[in-house]
This record gives sequence, C-alpha cells and structure tokens, in this order.
Amino acid sequence: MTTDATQPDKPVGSIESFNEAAECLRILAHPVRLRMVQMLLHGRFAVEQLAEDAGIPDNVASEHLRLMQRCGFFTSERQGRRVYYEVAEPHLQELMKCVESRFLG
Amino acid sequence: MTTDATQPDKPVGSIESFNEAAECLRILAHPVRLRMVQMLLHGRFAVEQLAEDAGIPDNVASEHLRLMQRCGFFTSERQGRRVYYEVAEPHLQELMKCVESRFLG
DNA sequence: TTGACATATCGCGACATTCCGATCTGTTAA
DNA sequence: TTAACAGATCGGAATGTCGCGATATGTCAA
Repeated sequence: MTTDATQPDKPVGSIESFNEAAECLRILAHPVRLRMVQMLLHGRFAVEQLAEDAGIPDNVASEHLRLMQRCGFFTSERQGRRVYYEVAEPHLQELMKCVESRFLG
Repeated sequence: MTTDATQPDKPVGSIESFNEAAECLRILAHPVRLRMVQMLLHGRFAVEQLAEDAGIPDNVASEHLRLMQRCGFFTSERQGRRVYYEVAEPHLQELMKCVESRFLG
C-alpha cells in the first residue's frame, strides 16, 4: 500500500454512539419546540402559556411537551388544573446558547 | 387583572426566528451525518472515505453530503476523480462540542 | 475511443412526523 | 353532583425523510 498523502486521523466516535444524539437533536429540531425550550430555560410555564406564546392549540403544545419530556428534556408538575413544565436536562442551556448565537445574534 | 403570581419574562425570540435553526438541526439530526460532521471537523475527506467510515454505500453518502452542503455546512472541491468535502460553517465546531460532551463524554 | 472509477442524481417504496378534531381524564368552583 | 376548565390521548390524513437500485455525469488510464 502506497501512502501517497497524509490522511487526517479519524476522531473517536461511531455511528452507534451518535444514535442517541441524533434522536435528541431530532426532537429539538422543530421551531415550536425550540421556542418552548427557550421559554422554559427562563422559567416555569404551564401548557396554556406555552401554547399561547407559540400560537398553537393546547393539545398540540401538549404533544410537543410530552415528546420532550420522554427524552428527558423536561419534567412536569401538576398544580391545581395546571401542569407546569421545567427544564431537567442541564445540557440544554449550552446547546440553546449555540443555537441562539448562530440564529438570533 | 389580578397579578396573583410573578410570571417569568418571555425571552426574545419567536417561532419564525427559529425556523431556520430548526431546519439546520433537522439536517444535523442523523447519526451518519453527525459522524460525517465530526470527521470533517478533523480534516478533509472524500466521499468514498466518509462512506466507508460510516459503513454505507457511496451514493447514500453523497446524498447526505449534498444535504449538508445545501444548508451551508460544507463546501466541496474536485481533485481528479475524487471530491473532497470540508467544513464551511464555523458554528459547527461549538455545536459538535456540545453534542460530544453530552453523548460521548 | 474505450473501459473503469468516483461521484451525483432520480424514482420509488417504506416508514416517520406533524397537525387536527374528537374524546378522555383529572381538578376546581358553584 | 354538575359544569367548566386544563391538559392528555387517540385515529387519521397530509407531508416529509431515508435508503435503495438504476442510471447519469465527470475523470483518468490504457
């Protein structure tokens, strides 16, 4: 085998190791969900508030929130009739900062 | 209107402002594409090398690369029969660092 | 020119996502 | 209890994504 050029080294990692990462990014990759993450990084909100902010019906908001809860982004807590969501995944903060600095700044 | 509780302030941003961000994240949200980004953050590679690393046929690799090129992640340059790709979007570095620290570290 | 090679593109089937209306569950006030 | 409210869940229709085989383009060597 002739080594006619210096090949860059492969970084550690593999397709399998990125499977979970890809799933989480897919969850994040929706304008309404990004907005919800941004909102919840600034405080606790109930479904109705998040739905109104996003301009979508409550049931659709509830579905988005459930998705993000299932992959560990949020936790929810019932208070009376309302259910309040808050951020549970600490890495969301930094990830969102990246996204904001690229697309809002 | 009775202010019975202090509501957290809404952060700046809107659904519309997150449309482009969501598109880019959707592109990124695939295990093969994440691996390609990681590889290309470490050097220049041709389609065949990236395909072999990912364990997929060349034409499928080419499709993934085209997708990422269309949204500005990469540029490509022909050298003989080979086409070499490299990173064009500077924010990919930091974004990938977030992803790696969460899912590889 | 011809053939082999590297990459790109196309059409298609399988599968997933998104949103919606309808309905169901839980909570509170009357 | 009843009615209204907040949220969750379900089935289905429209749309999008993924990977494949086949084929097309571009490049080089013989």
